[in-house]
Amino acid sequence: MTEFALDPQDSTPLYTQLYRDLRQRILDGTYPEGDAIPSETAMRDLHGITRSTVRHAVSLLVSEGLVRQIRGKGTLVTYTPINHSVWNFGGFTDFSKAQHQRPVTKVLTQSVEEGPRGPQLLLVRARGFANDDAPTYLNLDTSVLELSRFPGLERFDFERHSLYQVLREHYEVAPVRNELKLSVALSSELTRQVFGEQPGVPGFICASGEVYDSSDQLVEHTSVIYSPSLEMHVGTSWNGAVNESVPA
Amino acid sequence: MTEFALDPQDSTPLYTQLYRDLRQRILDGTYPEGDAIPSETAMRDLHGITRSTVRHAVSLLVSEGLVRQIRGKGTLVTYTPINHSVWNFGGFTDFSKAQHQRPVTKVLTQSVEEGPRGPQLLLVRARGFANDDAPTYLNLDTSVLELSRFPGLERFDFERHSLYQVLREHYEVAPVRNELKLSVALSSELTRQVFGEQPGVPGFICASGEVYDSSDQLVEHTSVIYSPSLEMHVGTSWNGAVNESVPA
DNA sequence: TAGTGGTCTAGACCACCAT
DNA sequence: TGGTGGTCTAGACCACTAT
Repeated sequence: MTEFALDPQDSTPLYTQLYRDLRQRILDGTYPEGDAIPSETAMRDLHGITRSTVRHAVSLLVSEGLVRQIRGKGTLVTYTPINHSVWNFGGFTDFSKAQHQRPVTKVLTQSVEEGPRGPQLLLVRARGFANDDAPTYLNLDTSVLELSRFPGLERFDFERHSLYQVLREHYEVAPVRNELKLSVALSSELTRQVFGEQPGVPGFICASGEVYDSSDQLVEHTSVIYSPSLEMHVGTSWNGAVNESVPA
Repeated sequence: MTEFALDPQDSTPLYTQLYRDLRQRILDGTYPEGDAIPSETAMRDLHGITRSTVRHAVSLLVSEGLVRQIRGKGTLVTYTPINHSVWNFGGFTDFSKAQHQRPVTKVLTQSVEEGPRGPQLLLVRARGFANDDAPTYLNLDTSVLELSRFPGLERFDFERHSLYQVLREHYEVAPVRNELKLSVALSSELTRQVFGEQPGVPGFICASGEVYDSSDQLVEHTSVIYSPSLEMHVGTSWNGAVNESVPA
């Protein structure tokens, strides 16, 4: 049924390995929306691990909103296509896969400028889905990175490789945390160019802020403007404990 | 040091009891920002429970962004004041507490209208912080609820009691899940009335959608418009496993 | 009744940080 | 070196769902 096996020798935690496998199968349609993924006991026996470890892996899927656990029934794939993981713009490729779309990146600006702490890479990308005719762009992503920290970064082709992929593979830096601020951006020449004319739209939702790695070192300043055609859903589920309101 | 004790007889899970206690102490300043909460082993010994249970409680705080765990150092309070829990509008009171502000609710509309499935309660509230002079309103919250499901709901005073508090205490309904859509709302008579004139602001961020209870029954339709003076931060932290981008 | 997820125990070993 | 959080095992009992 599956050729997949966990590797206890791998430094990657077992729950992460299992999580990645399950996530992959959900995104590629092996476990379609509405269906149950294998039960916790089944995965425990299949992989020879504890149910605690299985539950840890599944809990990551739950917190991502990819599955829902229902006692007595099972763990059901409840993929809500455009959810708050959109904020995690690093995951645009995964997002595209789940939409069964091919991601397209167009680099609008890739230049080196002098910043307060030395030269910086200014990278402006339009990201969207491929179509038969012209691509549909869904967001407009502006990044600023210190070249003193990432020497040579300005030479990569960011239409072929994602920024985070390059950072991970060539600079061994993985973004771990972001602090974004939401605002409303006005229409501009750039938004008209990327999203087209949007009559009746007073502005665009914009998330801007900083991204940090596991050592709390600044990775990039970023600003993402979202297309109005991207229906952004913010799904929140909280257990009985979380976010109950208490009388004032 | 603490008079607090977990009650194993309570049907509330132990990890939820501990979570609530820790959360309370963080919000009221017992554990100030930057300080560490007690270590996992300390809480294990103090309450006579397993470290697994302690970790379960702490993991809820982590997913809320209230604390950050650093190996070798401890679990530090890293309260980021205005984070994505703003979306969980049910938690406005908690949010106010963390800001060391007193929450104020002004009911703008409370009326019964005929809806597609019978009479509905239409509730429009401005919510904000109390000041010495006039309150500062931070959001504009419109709710629609079916009166056939919540008979008598139209008689409550929602300036004194929160909607979710009433639902929980009088109808035994607890919201568990929401599905919100983000959009940009235009300035209107209502926003001018509540937020005042906002020159240069093209629109307001608006989250609208539905809220469900644990049985997936619809609780309310809701729409929340956020004041531009509310700096909305969306903090995301993902472990090495979550949201890594894969080459396209 | 059999199977599912929900909670909890009582350990173990490890990597990392402070001293 | 001692304490912290990170991972994992091997169970147990429960509540709920399907049949």
